[in-house]
Amino acid sequence: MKRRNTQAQAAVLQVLKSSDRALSHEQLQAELGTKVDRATIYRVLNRFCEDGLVHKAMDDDGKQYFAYCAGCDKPNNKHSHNHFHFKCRQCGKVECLQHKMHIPLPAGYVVTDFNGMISGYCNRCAPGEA
Amino acid sequence: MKRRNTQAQAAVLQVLKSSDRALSHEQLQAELGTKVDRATIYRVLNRFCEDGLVHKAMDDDGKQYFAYCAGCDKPNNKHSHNHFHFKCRQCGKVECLQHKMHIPLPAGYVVTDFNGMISGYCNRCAPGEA
DNA sequence: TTTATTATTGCGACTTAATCGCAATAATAA
DNA sequence: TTATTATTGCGATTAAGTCGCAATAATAAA
Repeated sequence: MKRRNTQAQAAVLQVLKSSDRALSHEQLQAELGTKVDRATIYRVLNRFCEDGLVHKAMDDDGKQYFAYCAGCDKPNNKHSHNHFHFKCRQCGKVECLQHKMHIPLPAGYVVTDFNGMISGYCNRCAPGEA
Repeated sequence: MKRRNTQAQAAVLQVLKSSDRALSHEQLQAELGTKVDRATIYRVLNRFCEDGLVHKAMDDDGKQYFAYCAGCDKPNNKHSHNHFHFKCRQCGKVECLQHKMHIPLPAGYVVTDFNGMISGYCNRCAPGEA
C-alpha cells in the first residue's frame, strides 16, 4: 500500500515538527481546528508511527502522546525510541529526555518497543525547596 | 479515612500475591469471577496503589497492569517503582524486570512517578534466530 | 453484646480515548 | 483526461475506567 501526500498529513506533521513537545490528540486537534477530522488525525498518527516518522508515548493518564522523531537512534535502519519522556503534572508538557537507555534483558528476550514516561514537575512548575 | 479489612480486598490481594506477573483488570476479573465487582476491583487496586502495596504499569495497548510490590525500592519511606516491565506480545505476560533505573533529569525537575514498559517476545515466544 | 458510624461494595449509568465501516474525496498512475 | 485506490470525513461503536448512590458490612462505641 503506497503512501500519498495529503493535506491532512502535511498539516499534522507540520504541527508536530514545530513543537518541542510530544502532543496528545487533543492538543493536535486544538492546533488543527476543524481542518482535519478527529479520526483522520488518529489514522495519520498511526501511519507516521508505522513509518518511523513519529514516536508514541503512553502516559498513565491513559493518553497517547506523539512526537516527531528528531534525535532518535536508528541502528541498522531499525527505529528504537530508547529514551524517556517527562510529563509535567502542572503544565502538562511532555518532553523527550535526552538520556538513552539500555536495559539488560533476560537471555532469549527480544525487544520490539519501548515506552518510558516519568511524571513530576518541571523546573518552572516545581514547588520551592521543602 | 481509615482502611477496613474487607473480603474483596483480601481476594484481590491474594490473586496479586500469588502471581509472578503484573495483571490487568481483565485478568484479575477472570481469576475472581463474580466474587468481586468490576468497579470494586478498580477501586481496590487504586487504593492499593495509594498505599504503596501495589504498583501500576501502563502498556501502550492502553491497559493498566498491577503487580504486588515485592522487590520495590522504598528509599526514605517513599515508594519508587524504578524498574521496567516487560510485556510479551505473544503470550501477554507482563513481568517486572530487575534492573533498577536512574534517569538523569534537567536541573530543577522533580519526579513523582515512573512508568517503563518494554514490549517484545519472551524467551519462550521469541522466534528462532533470523 | 448490641448499636452506631462510616468505609466499602454492587449495580448501572456515564465519560473518554480510540477505532471502525462506508461512502465520498483527491492523490497518483495510466 | 481518465482510471485507480489511498485517504478522508462522518457517525456509530468499542473498550477502559470512573462515578453516583443506595445497600452492606467492618470497626468503634455504648
